[in-house]
Amino acid sequence: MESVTEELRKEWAQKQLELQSKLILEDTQAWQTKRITAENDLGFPGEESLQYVGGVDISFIKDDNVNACAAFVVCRFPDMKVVHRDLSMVKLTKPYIAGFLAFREADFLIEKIEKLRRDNLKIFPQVVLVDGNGLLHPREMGLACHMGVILDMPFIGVAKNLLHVPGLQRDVEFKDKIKQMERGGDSFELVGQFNRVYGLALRSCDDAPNPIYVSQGHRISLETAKWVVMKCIKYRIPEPTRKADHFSRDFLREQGKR
DNA sequence: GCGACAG
DNA sequence: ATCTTGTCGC
Repeated sequence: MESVTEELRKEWAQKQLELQSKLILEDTQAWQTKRITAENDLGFPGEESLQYVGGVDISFIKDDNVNACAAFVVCRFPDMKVVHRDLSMVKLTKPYIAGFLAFREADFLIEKIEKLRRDNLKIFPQVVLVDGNGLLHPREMGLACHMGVILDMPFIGVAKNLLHVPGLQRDVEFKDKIKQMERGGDSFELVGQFNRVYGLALRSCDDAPNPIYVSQGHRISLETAKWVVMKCIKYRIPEPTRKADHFSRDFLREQGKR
């Protein structure tokens, strides 16, 4: 007898393979290739510069694996002021299986982003940060890639913990490299099987010794991804996802949950 | 066979 | 993801 989760793994892995053919791992937008921002390009039209960065996250209630709060926020770049927030309760019916986070969470978040694309293009983000991985994934199709491909726009994955990937072992030298990072902005490449660069371990700020793990989602180079993440850092976690996390937690508490 | 494994 | 208070330091 085959277990239910084993069935899902096969089906979902197939879907990931399908989406992977559409994955773009380079800069495709003007603001990326020219590093144009609202600060330095005042002569360019709005859509040519980086002005808004999105962040998504989902928070849960204790003792409840189904009811959760999905959050999507947009921060103005580079001051990180929140200009848009979309919070709502959702029911997560799919199980969490490491390596398949997207199938549990992506749909709810995609829906919110599409809604803003219809309602208010003026503040639609040029790139979205995700709580989780992009390329740094056993099949190179983490949540950030998954959402990026479906929406066909730039995405970046930012994880707080390292996901197990073939060829990437956390041995002494790995831990040593982490210890050697001293300043905010210090980083090293995560090289896995076949010398594949999956992403970066990044010490995001001076105070936080624990790194975050940055990887390409879609339509962005690793270098630009790091640049965007660092520009969004006030604390360990970049502001867009950090704010999404805060708002969704507050929402749950105000709903009498938690 | 056992352990590791984003949120 | 979530369970959880105080506490040390700037």
